[in-house]
Amino acid sequence: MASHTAEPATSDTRTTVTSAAVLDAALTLFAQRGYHGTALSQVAEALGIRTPSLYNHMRSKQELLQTIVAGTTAGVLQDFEAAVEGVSDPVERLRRATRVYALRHATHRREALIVNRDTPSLDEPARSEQQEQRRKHEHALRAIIAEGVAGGAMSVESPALASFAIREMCVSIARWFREDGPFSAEQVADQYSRFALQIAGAR
Amino acid sequence: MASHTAEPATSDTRTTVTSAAVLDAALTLFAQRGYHGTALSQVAEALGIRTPSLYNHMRSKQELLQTIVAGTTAGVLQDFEAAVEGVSDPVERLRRATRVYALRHATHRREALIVNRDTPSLDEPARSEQQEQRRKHEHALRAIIAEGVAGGAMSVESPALASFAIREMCVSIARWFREDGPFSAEQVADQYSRFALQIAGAR
DNA sequence: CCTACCGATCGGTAGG
DNA sequence: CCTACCGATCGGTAGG
Repeated sequence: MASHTAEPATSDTRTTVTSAAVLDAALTLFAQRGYHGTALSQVAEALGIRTPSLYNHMRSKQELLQTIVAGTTAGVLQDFEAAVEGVSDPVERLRRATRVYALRHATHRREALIVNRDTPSLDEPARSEQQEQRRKHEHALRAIIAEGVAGGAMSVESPALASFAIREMCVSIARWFREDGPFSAEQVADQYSRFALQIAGAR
Repeated sequence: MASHTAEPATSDTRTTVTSAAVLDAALTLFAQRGYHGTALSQVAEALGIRTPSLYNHMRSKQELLQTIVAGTTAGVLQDFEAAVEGVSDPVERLRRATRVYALRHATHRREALIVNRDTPSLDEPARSEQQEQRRKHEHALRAIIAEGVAGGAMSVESPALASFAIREMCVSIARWFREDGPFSAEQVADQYSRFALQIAGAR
C-alpha cells in the first residue's frame, strides 16, 4: 500500500509516478482541503512533477473524485454484506454491521472525509448513482433496527432516526481518529458498536 | 449586453440589498456548495445584482465566512451555558446540553453545515480561534460525562469517545433534517438527547 | 448600484 | 516527463 505522506517537492529524488501515486496524493489533499479547495498544481507538487504530467496517469480531476467515491461506497456495501451474512439475530446483525462500518471510518479516514464532503461535487450521473448506493446502506441498517423492534429485541421510537444517528456517529470517527492515539481502530469500533446497540435500545 | 440575469427567488423586484441579505444568500450557497465551491458571482446573481456591488455590503468573501462561523460557535456556547445553568445533576445537565445542541442543528442547518465543512478554510488567526472555541464546547460536554461516571450516574468506557459520538451525532442532524419532514425540530432534539443518555450509559 | 478592467490562477491541451 | 500556452473564471478595484 502506498504511503500516506506524499513526497515533498523539495526532495529531489527522481520520481517514478504511477496512477496509484496520483490517486494517493489526491486522497490526502482532497481530504485536507476539499475537492474545490485543491488545485491539481498542488497534487503535482506533492508528487514532484509538473501539472500537465498528471494527465499521463488520469483523465481529469473529476475522474479522480469519481474513482475515490465509487471505490469507497462499493467497499462499504461489501463490508456490510460480509459482516451480516449468515447472521439472523437482529442485535448481532446490528453489532456486526456497525462495528465494520466504524472500523472502516477509522482505517480509511481520507476516503470517508472525501465521500462525506465532496459527493455533491460529482458530475451527473455519478452523483445520483452514489447517493443511491449510500441510500442502500442506510436502508439496510434501518431494516435491521426495524426488525429488532418488531421482534421486541430493540426499542426505539423511530428506526429512521436511530439509523441516522448511528451512521453519522460512525462516520465522524474519520474526523478525530489518529493512528497514534490512545485507542486502536478495533477498540474504537467495539465501543461505537456498543453505542449503536444502546441507541437502538437493544436489551 | 443588456441585464437579463434571472430574477432571485427570494426577493421582489429591485429591492435594495442589505448586508443581512448578502449574508443570507452566502449562507444558502456556502451550505449547498461549500466555501470554495461558491463563486461571489453566484451570490450576486441570487440577489439580482452584479458581483462588484456586493462590496458595498461586505469586505471580502473570507469576511463572510468568518462572520458566519464566529456567530455560530458563539451561539453554541451561549446555548450550552444557558441550558445547564443552575442544574447540578449530571444526567439532567447532559440531557439539556445535548437537547439544545441537537435543536440548534435542526433549526440552523446552513450555519452548521458551513461550520463543519469550511472552518479549515478560515484564514489565520480566525481558524485557530474557532477551533479553540469548538474545543471549549467539546471539553464542557466531556466534563459532564466524566462527572456522571465518577458519581456512578453514568457508565462509559471513555468519556472522550462518548463525547465525540454524541456531539457528531447531533451535528449530523443538519444533513438530513427537513422542516416539512415527519418530525419537528423539538421531537428530533428530544429523541437525540435520549440517544445521548443511552450512549453515556445513564441509569 | 453599475461598467470596465485587473492580475492570478484554474483545469486542461499541443506538441515534443 | 517537460515547456509553452489556451480560454475561462476567480476575487477584487477604479471610478463613476
